[in-house]
Amino acid sequence: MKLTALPLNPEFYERSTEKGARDLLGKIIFHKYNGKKYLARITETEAYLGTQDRACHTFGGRKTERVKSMYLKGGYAYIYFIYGMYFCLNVVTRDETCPEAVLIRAAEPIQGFKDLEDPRLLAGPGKLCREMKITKAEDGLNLSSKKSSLLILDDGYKLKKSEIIAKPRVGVDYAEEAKNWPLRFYISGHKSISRT
DNA sequence: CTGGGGATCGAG
DNA sequence: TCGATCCCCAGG
Repeated sequence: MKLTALPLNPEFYERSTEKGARDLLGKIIFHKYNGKKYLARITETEAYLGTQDRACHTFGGRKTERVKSMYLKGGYAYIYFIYGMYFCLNVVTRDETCPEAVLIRAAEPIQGFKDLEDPRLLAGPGKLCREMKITKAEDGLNLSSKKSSLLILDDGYKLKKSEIIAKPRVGVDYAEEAKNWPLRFYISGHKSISRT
């Protein structure tokens, strides 16, 4: 990690969700909680394409209390509770009229964790939130504002296009035609990738 | 009001 | 393959 790591501009998020999902690989999640700082580099993401995507929480234009953060503009956090025990972190993309988002599925520990050498510590969206202390309390935060306790940073880390793999998303077998769309992206061969 | 299901995880 | 664990929401 370079010395300088800055929040991504709002423009980064206000565009194609698939491109956003690809370009978030290598970026850094920062969470300040209880005076401690947790940092991790994103290694796996999934794009969720809004009203036309059966796997997406806003499919068909659903606009319930749970998903209201997805109707914010790009660059805000959408966090939901699942299976009675886990939270999942998403980055909202595009604008208020297109409720799309990128699910952060895995990351590599950088700072603040009990075992920095364990590449499996953040290998999965539920584990990532559990270990980084991310809960519903962070839902709706602006990930571009230096005032937020939860941020996504760019330290200049670059990936080659050939290092990025695209595959169908995990856990969306119910999504009919959308279940095989190649919207899961991850860094080829990385030790922190969630299991398939 | 109700009940079925879920963008998960880890044990067996 | 299965259980833990509980919020969410569509349907009645």
